[in-house]
Amino acid sequence: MVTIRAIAERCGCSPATVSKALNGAPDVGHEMVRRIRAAAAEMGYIPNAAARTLKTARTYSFGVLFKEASQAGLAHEFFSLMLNGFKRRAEELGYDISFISSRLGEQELTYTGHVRYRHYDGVAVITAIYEQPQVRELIESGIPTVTVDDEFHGCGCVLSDNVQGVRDLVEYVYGMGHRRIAFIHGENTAVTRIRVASFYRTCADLGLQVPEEYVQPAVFHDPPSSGEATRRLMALRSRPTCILYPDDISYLGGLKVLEEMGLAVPEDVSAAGYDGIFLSQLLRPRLTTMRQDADLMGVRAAEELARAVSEGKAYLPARVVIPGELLPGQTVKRLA
Amino acid sequence: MVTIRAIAERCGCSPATVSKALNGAPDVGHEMVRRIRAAAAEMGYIPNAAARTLKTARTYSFGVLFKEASQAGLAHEFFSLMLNGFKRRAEELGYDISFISSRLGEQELTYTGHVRYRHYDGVAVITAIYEQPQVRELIESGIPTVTVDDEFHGCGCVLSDNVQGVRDLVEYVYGMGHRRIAFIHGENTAVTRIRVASFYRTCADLGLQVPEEYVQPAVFHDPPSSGEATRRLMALRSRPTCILYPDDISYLGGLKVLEEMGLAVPEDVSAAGYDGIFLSQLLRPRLTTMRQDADLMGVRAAEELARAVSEGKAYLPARVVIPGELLPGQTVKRLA
DNA sequence: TTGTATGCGTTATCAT
DNA sequence: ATGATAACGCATACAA
Repeated sequence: MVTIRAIAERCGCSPATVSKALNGAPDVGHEMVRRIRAAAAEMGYIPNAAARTLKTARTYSFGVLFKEASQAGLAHEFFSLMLNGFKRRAEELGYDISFISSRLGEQELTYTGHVRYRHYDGVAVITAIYEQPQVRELIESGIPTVTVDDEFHGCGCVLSDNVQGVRDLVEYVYGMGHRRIAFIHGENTAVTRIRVASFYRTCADLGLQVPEEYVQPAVFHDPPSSGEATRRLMALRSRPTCILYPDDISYLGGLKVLEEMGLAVPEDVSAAGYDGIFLSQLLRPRLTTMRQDADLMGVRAAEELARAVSEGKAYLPARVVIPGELLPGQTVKRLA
Repeated sequence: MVTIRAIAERCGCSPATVSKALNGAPDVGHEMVRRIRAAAAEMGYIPNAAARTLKTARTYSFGVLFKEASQAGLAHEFFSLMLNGFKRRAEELGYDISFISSRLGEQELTYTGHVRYRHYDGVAVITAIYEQPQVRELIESGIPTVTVDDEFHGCGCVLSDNVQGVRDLVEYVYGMGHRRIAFIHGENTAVTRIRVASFYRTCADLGLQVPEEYVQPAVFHDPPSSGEATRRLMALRSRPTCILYPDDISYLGGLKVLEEMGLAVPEDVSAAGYDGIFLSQLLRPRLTTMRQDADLMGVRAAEELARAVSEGKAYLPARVVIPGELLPGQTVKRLA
């Protein structure tokens, strides 16, 4: 292994000078710098990250916390795209990215422990159960952290504009003539709370009375549970004319149930999704949905995290809101 | 920061003893071990990975090389699932995983350089352009490496059984009465070469004459290019009755073109995909396709890589072949 | 402008 | 069974 000491010997100078020259310190002679750089290149010198980290307490790498529950995680298009954007931008900014696991060799370890062990400069919580104590511990640990789709005191965060997203959807559906609009929401997370609130608020603004049974719980990304919610809605004496689903995948669960009941979308019931994943635009009828810019969310998360790291104590957490885009498809029928 | 030295002082012993006790060395007294462990837990001791790596030249982390071309990468369900399996199994085996990028801070760096810099114990090439010199350099670097869907001397590899996969598909289509079977393939990779060979071989075994124009080039995961290939096929005087696509996403490109021509699947033309992604089973008609077990491929890659690392010089590279599963859908019509 | 010395936290060797 | 010591490779404060 080629070390700075080897280069120093070759160049007849000290390791300190080599270190400085290679790191662009101002106090090294031009000629010396040239010689050292040349030698380093020729000898195939590669710095040792571990030694550097030991000395500087920096790794130039970000840890990423991904939800581990269910098979979601990486198989979830929305989060995969976000991770992709995060990774790309982080690398541009000079950071590598690693996943945060909850073990160290044989032993269990908290997320915070893991981050300290690996000395990540910053952490992105891309998707996790924020209620989990471990996750809260991490967020409150003082390690630079950016969260996505949830907000914590002292942490930067990137949020999809769920308020406006739901409002746009509801107003669109209303504009198509619907007055009996049902809302199926995911499990109790910040996103869900915001969306539900925005749903009620928008309906109120439009002068719509929302029957309690029109707001049904389900589980994100889980077609069966949205199927069940759909069944409950269609069992009401006053059926909704349009159902809003928590995400595009969940719509599929609803669709299945509706088909089983002999109902067609949008002829008999209208529907809309959320996310705007690739699939949504391939379905026939094409799904009406709210596209979230997952890639951009990832990009902004990386930028925010880099800023948190570089500004250190002086970092003022930002709240980055990414707007969505309504994709009008063919699943919302225009009512007379 | 709690160090081993702090624990030593607290316990009235030397750092060396603490290190041994914490690492389960046999030559420490039971009582001492107990005391040290208790103190470490109480003080919230977390080892320092950098120091450990500097000393031992091991990181207990794997680098993952992901194709960067196009927007594919993480957004590609097949590879996302594979990465997911790889990650899960690697963590079980005590390894963290990081992405390999091609830069070090401001500077460009080869993949190999990056791996040496970070000292990853092993590398998984999940998807890459294997022809790229940088990738070859990495593979030939002597660093424990496992490749997926391509095979290199001295490297462990995990392969989807493309030979049998294509054979099963062709035989299934043949069994449905088709004799004019066309094959659209991806760009020139190991997978493509194997699939094309298997296609020709299987047809020969079935006594089918394959017109040269029935084998058309396209690009993996790129609907437009498969659309073009489809157009070329349908322009032939002797049209195929069934078209095999390089992957499920590519089928969509073909489908679009066929629809534009006023042709229906499978009434007018039959078709099949490859991969068996989630989407394929939601399409109507449901896509006939060959499911690849991406998760298992990832799992086996992690196991193989862990073995390569632990066996070191004595490692005999294995060639792990993962069978696929034919998913008969509704896109291949039974011919009289 | 260059060099010397020191220490980051850990493990490993060797002595006790 | 325990400890003293050195070394891993690098960056930096300070001396020259």
